[in-house]
Amino acid sequence: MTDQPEDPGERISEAEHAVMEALWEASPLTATEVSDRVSEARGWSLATVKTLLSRLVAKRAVATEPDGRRFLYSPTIERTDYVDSESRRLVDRLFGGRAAPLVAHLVEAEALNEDDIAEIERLIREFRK
Amino acid sequence: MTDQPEDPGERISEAEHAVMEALWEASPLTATEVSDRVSEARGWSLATVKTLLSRLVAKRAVATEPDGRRFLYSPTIERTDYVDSESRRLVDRLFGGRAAPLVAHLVEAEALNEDDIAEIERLIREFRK
DNA sequence: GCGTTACGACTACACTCGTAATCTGAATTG
DNA sequence: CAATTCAGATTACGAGTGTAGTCGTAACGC
Repeated sequence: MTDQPEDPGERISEAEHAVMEALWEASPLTATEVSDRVSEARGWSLATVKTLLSRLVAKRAVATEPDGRRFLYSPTIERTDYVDSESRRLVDRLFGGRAAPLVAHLVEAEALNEDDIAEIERLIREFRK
Repeated sequence: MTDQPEDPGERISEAEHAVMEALWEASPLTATEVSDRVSEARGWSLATVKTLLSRLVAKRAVATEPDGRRFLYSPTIERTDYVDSESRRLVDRLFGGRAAPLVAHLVEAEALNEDDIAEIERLIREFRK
């Protein structure tokens, strides 16, 4: 079959990820709108954001839809999937692929407070159901 | 005070990290020993490992100690600290700095199986004590 | 209609990374 | 002592990244 849909695409860099976050928060957006939303925090020029958008389009992580003389940009991948793959990478790299040691580490590093732990217990109970 | 000790140093790249793992497992090691331990899995030449070692020394993540005509290499940072900072980076970037959502994500993505969850509960109980 | 904008496309450029090869000097071997 | 060898230092080099600037063209304001 003539492919055309899907396409995992290469990895998304950190700067590109910031752009993705803007698009996951709201889309479609124009380049200027994306810029308005990310330049603020990152101190980027519009040109920089445009470059990042093109690279994301090249990586097929973002799709464009023409809107008159300009483009509307939308993510083609779900944030959940991205988060999942990034989390997995970390777990693979640092914890031998096992997620439990990561949680153990977070507990030991006191990255989790009482509320977090209570929340986790709740999630586990929920999951068990 | 004339500094000179410590120095967090720049970020460690992924290839460099593989070298760090070898040194965390055993140190001090010579360049050849490190190479023997990592080249296997990565398919790197000794030259590559030497380059990575120099870069790690430049970043002050690894220290050298002369041993005759050669050097013995040892990590200057603890694996725990590295794991901690990498985990934090992920949590900051993807979960707004809160670790609980990461665990929630792992549970939902079914990255955790029953054993993992049991283990986490054990850790939590342990932590509570 | 014509100058001014607004946009995407193309170009730029220094720096990091992955992956080595080569150079240089010292040590070891005959 | 000369030849070989081994180790670190230096150099290489293409791909990817961060961070823009410039070009060309189509639309919009007057």
